[in-house]
Amino acid sequence: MKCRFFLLDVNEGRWEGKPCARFWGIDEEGKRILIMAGQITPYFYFLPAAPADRDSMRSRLMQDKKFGMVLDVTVEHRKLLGKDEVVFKVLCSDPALVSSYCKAIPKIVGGQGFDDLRLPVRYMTDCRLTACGWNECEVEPIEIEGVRVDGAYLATALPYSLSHDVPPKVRILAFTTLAVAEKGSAKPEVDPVRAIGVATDSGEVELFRTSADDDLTTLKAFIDYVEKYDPDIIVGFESTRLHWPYLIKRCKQRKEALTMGRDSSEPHSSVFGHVSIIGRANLDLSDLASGIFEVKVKTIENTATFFQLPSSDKVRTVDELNRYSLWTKDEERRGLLENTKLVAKACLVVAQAAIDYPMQLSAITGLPLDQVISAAVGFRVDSYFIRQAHQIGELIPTKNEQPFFTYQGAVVIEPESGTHENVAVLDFTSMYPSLMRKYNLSPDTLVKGDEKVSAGLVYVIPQVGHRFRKEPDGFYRIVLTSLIENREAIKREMENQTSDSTTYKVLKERERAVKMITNACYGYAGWAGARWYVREVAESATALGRETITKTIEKAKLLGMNIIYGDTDSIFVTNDAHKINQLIDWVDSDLGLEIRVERRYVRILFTEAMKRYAGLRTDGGLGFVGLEVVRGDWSDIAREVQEEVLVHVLKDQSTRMAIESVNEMIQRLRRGEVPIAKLTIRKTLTKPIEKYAVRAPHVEVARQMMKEGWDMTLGDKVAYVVRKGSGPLYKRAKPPNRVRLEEVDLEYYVDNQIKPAALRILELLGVDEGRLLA
DNA sequence: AAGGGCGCACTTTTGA
DNA sequence: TCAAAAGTGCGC
Repeated sequence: MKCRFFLLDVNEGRWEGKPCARFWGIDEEGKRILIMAGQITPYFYFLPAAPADRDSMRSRLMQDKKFGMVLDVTVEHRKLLGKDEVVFKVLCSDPALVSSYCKAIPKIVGGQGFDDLRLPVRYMTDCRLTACGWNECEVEPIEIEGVRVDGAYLATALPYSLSHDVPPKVRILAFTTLAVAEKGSAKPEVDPVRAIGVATDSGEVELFRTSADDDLTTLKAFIDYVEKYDPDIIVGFESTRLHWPYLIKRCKQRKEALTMGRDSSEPHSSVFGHVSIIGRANLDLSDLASGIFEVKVKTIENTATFFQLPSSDKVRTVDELNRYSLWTKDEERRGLLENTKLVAKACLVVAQAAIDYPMQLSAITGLPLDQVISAAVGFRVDSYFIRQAHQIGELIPTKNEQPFFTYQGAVVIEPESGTHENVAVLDFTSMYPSLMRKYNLSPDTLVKGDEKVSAGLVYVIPQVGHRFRKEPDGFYRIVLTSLIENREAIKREMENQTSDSTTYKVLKERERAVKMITNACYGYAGWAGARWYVREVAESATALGRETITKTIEKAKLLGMNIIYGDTDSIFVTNDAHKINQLIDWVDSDLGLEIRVERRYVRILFTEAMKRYAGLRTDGGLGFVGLEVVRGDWSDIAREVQEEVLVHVLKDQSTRMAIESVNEMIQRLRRGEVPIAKLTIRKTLTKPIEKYAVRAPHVEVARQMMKEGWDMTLGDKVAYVVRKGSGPLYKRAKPPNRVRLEEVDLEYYVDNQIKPAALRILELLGVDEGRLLA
């Protein structure tokens, strides 16, 4: 029989002693299914340094005791950077050894290993299966013990992909835990889980509470609930770092099996550091939030607010430092418990609002949903490249430690500071991808060293002098072309849909996903961790970019245009439709690229610095770029003052009102009317605390807190306020909730937060510090 | 463990 | 007192 299934998760397993892939999914009838596939024997490729014959290689490898798991060696034709090669396919009985053999054999025999893929990835690649998409397989039903699905099958042939199409209805469960300690962070070794909040997309919201410090029943209730609801997707906020580890340790303590998986297994940490639950997609929504730059402080309430979700105004992330004092008061304890439910609810609605995009990203890259969310951009591109390479018969390079070089980037044009009216912004569309495609920038077309190739056959890149063959199409060109054509096809498909249909929504997110991968290809080429790392490609892309924008500016000046500013692939000019059209035509005809009017400003204000400006758009909205108002490491009071100044300057065109608003804020601050929350400054710990060379305020605060038993780790945002006193800031910085307003050094906020932020703008209008309150 | 790139502004600490 | 270094977070 044939089984058509939506692929949710894939991992490794064994069937009758043989390694196999396990595909977890949902069939057309909505049944949750498992398919065991044992068709592919784990393998990798090996290209010997010198040509060798198969029989001698086969006997050599199979007789070597170190390689006891080698089953067979066969010969195949593959390509290495476009060049045909005869390679050995080394088949292994144990999938766990593919990676180590792939490295070890070339070391001993001489040569190079390729395609060190894990078995699930091997299947996804060889069969071109679509994660979060529909696939099909010839199967027969089987019985497997301990597996919680509606149907288990054995594949009798290789599975294959059908289409992306619209996902089926999935079951989502959101959860959060609450733990409290009298002193410091809650410790799973001693502090029980006080409550677990759960919300599901069927509308249920539950709170499992612990009484008398005995959380065993709470844990059991949660485990039961998950088993009964049988979610396809489990979400939480900071679940990877906080909630799962806590539950895992509590269960260990209480000797209770945290059987979350569809094979009754417990959560385990997997690639990209995420927590994996077999047969389901376990997602940490903070991974999603980390990709949304508008969300400055990554909390569930801020993320929910970003998605404009109703529950966002009630839910809050309770700071660990406050938790105990809330817990010990009856009234506030109720609030804390209520909030635990609200957090779960908010996680659920955020997941529902946001899930389409990661699903499509998963479908495009081939990474399972849980992995694609936690994987950094480079790994998403890596996955896409692997699939493309395999399709065209290319060998897949192994990841190895690469020496890494920096190179020159883009140009930024010094702005004409001050106010400008009626300004248009011209942007090149996908500048780097376009240039990479146009000049065939790729490792396989790169002419190495001083190899002689006649001038007509190569593109010579300005400034850096790298040469790339015009033909044949390089790997990067093939990949970029596939991405760009894919995107165009999606856009065409969208035209056939009404904009409120489910299909349209899915296509829109798919288009976003393709765009994201397209734009990441340049950065990927320059990333030392990439399988296809080629510094020359990235270096050439930026060199061509510099040439492109420079030439365009020269042409614009010839046309009599006034260049106000430019950065990388954009130029800001006076809005003169005729001249702009002339320039657009010239870019098309002479550079073979596309430039478009991306935005228009009624009024725009440039500081003397690059990358910092603000403007009133023709659509009535204000845009802030690079200024304090968009930076997460300034206090709210500084950001608010600057925003007010900008509103007065850009909208009301009143410098007087701007000055007054600043002075008013200074007075309010001095009168003690500004709450500490607005004086809080947050900075991220960007490295392990012991590696800091300097006593920065946030680092010192983190150190103090760690000493008192609070968990502080790399990536945490540390909040502090500055207290009165003398000496360096780092001695006066304290966590906000340890400080009373009377202790706060208000003058620090006047002199080092409000005034700099306000004067950054006001000074451009000829206002000096003397006009502000002393 | 840490998981595209480089260019730039700006604050605070450091060290002479 | 001053310049350099460290550190953060932005723009594209």
